[in-house]
Amino acid sequence: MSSSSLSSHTLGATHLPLRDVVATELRRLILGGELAPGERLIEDRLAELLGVSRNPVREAMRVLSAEGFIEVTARRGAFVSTMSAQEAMNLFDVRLALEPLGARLAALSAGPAQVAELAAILDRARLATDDGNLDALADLNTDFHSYVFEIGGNNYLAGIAIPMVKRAQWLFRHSAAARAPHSWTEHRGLIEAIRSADGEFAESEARNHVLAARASFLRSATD
Amino acid sequence: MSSSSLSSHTLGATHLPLRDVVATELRRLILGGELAPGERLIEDRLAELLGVSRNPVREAMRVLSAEGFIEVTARRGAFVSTMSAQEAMNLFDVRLALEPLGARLAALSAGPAQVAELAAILDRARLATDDGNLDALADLNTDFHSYVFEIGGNNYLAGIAIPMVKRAQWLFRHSAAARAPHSWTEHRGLIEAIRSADGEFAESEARNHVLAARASFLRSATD
DNA sequence: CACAGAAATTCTGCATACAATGAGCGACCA
DNA sequence: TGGTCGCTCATTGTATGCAGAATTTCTGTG
Repeated sequence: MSSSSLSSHTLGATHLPLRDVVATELRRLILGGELAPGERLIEDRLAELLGVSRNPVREAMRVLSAEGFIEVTARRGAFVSTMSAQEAMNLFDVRLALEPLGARLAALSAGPAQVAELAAILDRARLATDDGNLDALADLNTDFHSYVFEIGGNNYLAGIAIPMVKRAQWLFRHSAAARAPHSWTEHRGLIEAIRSADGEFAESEARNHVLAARASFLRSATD
Repeated sequence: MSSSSLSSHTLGATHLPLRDVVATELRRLILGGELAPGERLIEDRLAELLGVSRNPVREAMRVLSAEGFIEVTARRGAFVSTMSAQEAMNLFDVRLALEPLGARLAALSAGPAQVAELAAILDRARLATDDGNLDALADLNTDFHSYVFEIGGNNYLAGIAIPMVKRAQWLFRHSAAARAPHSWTEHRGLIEAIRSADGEFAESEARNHVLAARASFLRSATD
């Protein structure tokens, strides 16, 4: 076992089961819009598309369903989730509850390395903004928020919140991309709060950030 | 289609796929303690135990994993989740964020029928308390909190919060059952707040309820 | 007796096969 | 002509089989 510890911890750990690869790929296809909201997902087709059998696809679909990306009706198939304005507001309500908590926890436990990583994401976002690369920007936005939750150290929260952030990215991509530049100045404020280990401040920065995103969504939705 | 609306909504809807039956049963076994924390879950054994093939079991396991009831390591099997004191505190942090939100939403949208249902659960809980039936009491506690989230009408929140409530029930059963009677007087206050459609009040009642539960857990954990 | 290494066993991962349900379409009858 | 019945096909649900990884047990050696 001694000699295998290296190979099993590097190679073994990186060899993901197909179900996970499929789940990641399906998320990407949905977030990227290649699978449109409301679109029917047929197991055979997805399996063939990805070059796997139906079983990994089915298992991935259970996960995606639990995360809210798809909706499954017994014996009637699976569909990419749609998000009505009402459901978007529902999502914002949950974000308003969880993002301030995540920010506070991050502020209380972030070290210099974590703060630096957040700042690095911010820098990459500036580059993407200059390039007008909205897809990369959306991914970076997700990375930023996900990482805040990871820093916080509450794994249960992170498990819930990271899929939530991805759902929000989907919304961001479909309706509020125009807000991108403004959003990143708010991120800067959140990093400052986390750096200074000020839980209250981080909480209110996160709250204001989500409120601003919601307001932006409401404007774009009512236009 | 006119005549089928009745039959399809009753018969068809109640014919659950095996994966759902299995998932429900596994949750019950875990919550009831028949599958102990840390216990290895072997697909073959579960399949034989439940009289199904491995496939529905595997799909149910993906769901349970997403809900946090089990932990799966690639090619190394699945285990019933353990909950360290730290993880319990993590759970309480999330409950503190979500339960007040759920209570507020419930207060804003509950009708008389919903309030009556909550009161009915409370009555059943009194009977269970008198009988000293702790298992029934734990189930009723879960029903109560789940129903509050359902009343609120935010399906995304409910989808996250109801598994969370079940996780808390697990904790309740294993460490804080003694608190049961006290807990129900707090529920009464929450019902009042919901009945009077007072969102702020409901929020603070829910918050105090979770805080009291956490305090009780801390006492029992440090004893 | 401790321990390294190999064989055997157990279990998971994935694919394939079969059964059953549901959707779509055309024929037939009122 | 409109509607319903029955057939056909597409798709999901469930089971089984097999390959490979992980774990355990056995065996020989120091």
